[in-house]
Amino acid sequence: MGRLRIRVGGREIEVPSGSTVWDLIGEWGGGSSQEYIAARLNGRLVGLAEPLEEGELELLGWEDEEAREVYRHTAAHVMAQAVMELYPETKLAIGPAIHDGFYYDFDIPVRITPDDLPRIEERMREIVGRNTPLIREVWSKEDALRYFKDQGQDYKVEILEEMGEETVTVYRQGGFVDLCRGPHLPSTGMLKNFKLLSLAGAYWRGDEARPMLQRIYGTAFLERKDLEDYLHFLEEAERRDHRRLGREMDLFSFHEEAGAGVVFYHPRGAILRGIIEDFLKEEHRKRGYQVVVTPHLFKGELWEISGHMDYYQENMYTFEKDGTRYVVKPMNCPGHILIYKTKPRSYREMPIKFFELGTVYRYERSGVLHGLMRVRGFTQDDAHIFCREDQIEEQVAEALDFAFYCLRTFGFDDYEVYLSTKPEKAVGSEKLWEKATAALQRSLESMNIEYQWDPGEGVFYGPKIDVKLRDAIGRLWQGPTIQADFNLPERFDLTYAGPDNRPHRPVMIHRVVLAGIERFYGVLLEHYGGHLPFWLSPIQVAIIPIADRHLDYAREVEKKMKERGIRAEVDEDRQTVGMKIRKAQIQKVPFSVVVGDREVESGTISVRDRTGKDTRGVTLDEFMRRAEEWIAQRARESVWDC
RNA sequence: GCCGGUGUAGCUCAAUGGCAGAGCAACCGCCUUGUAAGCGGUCGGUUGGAGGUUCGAUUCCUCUCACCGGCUCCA
Repeated sequence: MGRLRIRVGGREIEVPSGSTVWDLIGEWGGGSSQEYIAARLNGRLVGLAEPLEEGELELLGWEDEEAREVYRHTAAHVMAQAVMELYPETKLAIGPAIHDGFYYDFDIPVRITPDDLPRIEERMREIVGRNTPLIREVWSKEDALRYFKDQGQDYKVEILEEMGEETVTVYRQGGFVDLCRGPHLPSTGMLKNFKLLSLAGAYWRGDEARPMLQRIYGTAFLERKDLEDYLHFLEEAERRDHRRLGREMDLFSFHEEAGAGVVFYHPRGAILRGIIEDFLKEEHRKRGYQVVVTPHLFKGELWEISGHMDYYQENMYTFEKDGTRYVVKPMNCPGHILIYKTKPRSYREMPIKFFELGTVYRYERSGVLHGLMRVRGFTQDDAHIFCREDQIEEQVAEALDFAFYCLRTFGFDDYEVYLSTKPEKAVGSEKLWEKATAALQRSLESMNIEYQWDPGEGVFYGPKIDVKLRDAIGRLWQGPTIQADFNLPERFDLTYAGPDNRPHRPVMIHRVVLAGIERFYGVLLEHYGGHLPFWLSPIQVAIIPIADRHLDYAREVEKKMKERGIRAEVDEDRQTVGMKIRKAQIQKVPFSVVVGDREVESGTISVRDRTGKDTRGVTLDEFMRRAEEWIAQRARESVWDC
């Protein structure tokens, strides 16, 4: 038997040929086999039980994303085996690892309920206890087809039929055999900490014309603590749920009588919304945008010209009156185009930037609605920049820069950027699309922004840049989008006079920053878990008199604060101080200001911030001075730290 | 829209075919209070809506509306 030379961890090791990765770990002694999940052998991801070949080996532990996927993929297989054992009639679809867990789609003749999950989990533990090896086997496609047909595994057969390869790999663990590219953990016993989380329906291949399968979601971790942390994260996300905060903080509501997907902002909720809107208008004006207002209802004709009737109809609310078709606007662009067209435009005035807090209505299928995050009626901070072709790059870059400024102001520092290309249903020639896409790409590159391609995800009239923002607990949300559009200007025959005094075609840049105000509002609430920065808090100060005799003083403090633009409110309830503090705390009011005999006498206030820190004898002027500072600076933190 | 689940007082939840309940909130009163729940009392419901089965339905069935978790889609 020959020997293989393997470079690993900066050393070169010789092992007998036929050795597996596992064998090498024992020989190498550079760490215990417990730490490793998978390996990369000459760049290829392999399982630990796979045979070595000469070359470069990298051992992968939990910190490696692909290794985590291997681990969770094995968890999916173990779950599939458990389900097969419990429900032998089950047909298996697919079961991949996902971002922080795994799922498997099953066609089970009986209906699974959440009560069944513990039983399945129990069986999984049993399978783990058996410590069955997962054995990789290479089969000919024919053999595989015969086997899975024989087993009645229709979905596997369908997958096989679509595969081009002559040979396929299957993984065998005891009596359970699954078509799978792998790799996997060497044995079920290596799977340690897992939990089944939820149950959902999912179409086979995501196609609603195909059968609905039962999907089970779960997660798995190497370390118990990581699993616990993850479960805590889920609880944390639930605590931050904007729907719950909206109710507790008395910000907004939904009403069955009014219909799904439309939001009612309560007085306090409207204050926050107003602050966001004022901020946007002010910042847009600063940057040369002109604020416009357009109606909610246009005749169908306009949407014929824009192409919406052909490409966006399923999302539009339309109706007929006196024989005329009307559309409740799903987008603001046609309105801004009409304003553009009201007079001859010159190259000298380019770019022309119209901004509108435009409320639009889009039909969304009932099942997708979700609190403020996905609604049917929402307001966009929408702008259309009409410019010359040579200005696109600079205008897109400027818009991006503006967008990042706004996001940072609201407390978001982490982003992911995507460039989306032409979708299947689209207006305009290939050439225009290429031109527009290239312009967006140049802007990103000129700003040194890292981005990823998102093929086919553009809007019907143009490619787009999407910015996704990461919140305080690491989740990504849709944020700004910028679209370059050569198509609508053509459809509406937009022109401007060039230096040659001849008509030229402008380009339109569609762009939103916070995008849907409703969604952003929800994201903002979840990002801060309701503990909004001072400048955004609907009520900034709860003034709490200790006894009735302090009411006059409390009202005086309130009046002075209000005069300085601080949103303060006296809590006049005949309740204990503890109770009133508790109320303010639940409503996430940044400061509770307590006034009693001591304060009345010395003309001071007692200040309690949201962390619970209590400072007595603060002068009103000092407090207001700092409050004004937090507002002016749009500070993220406001703790009383002296 | 589809799959699964849920819908009982303002909120959180009991009651599973036999008189619809509790805590908190609200209201009234007492207490005049020092940093996350003071005490007592009162009010509150066509059990989301419509229809059906039944002597009798919150409970079982059908339809419908809304919500929750997904699929799909999207700002």
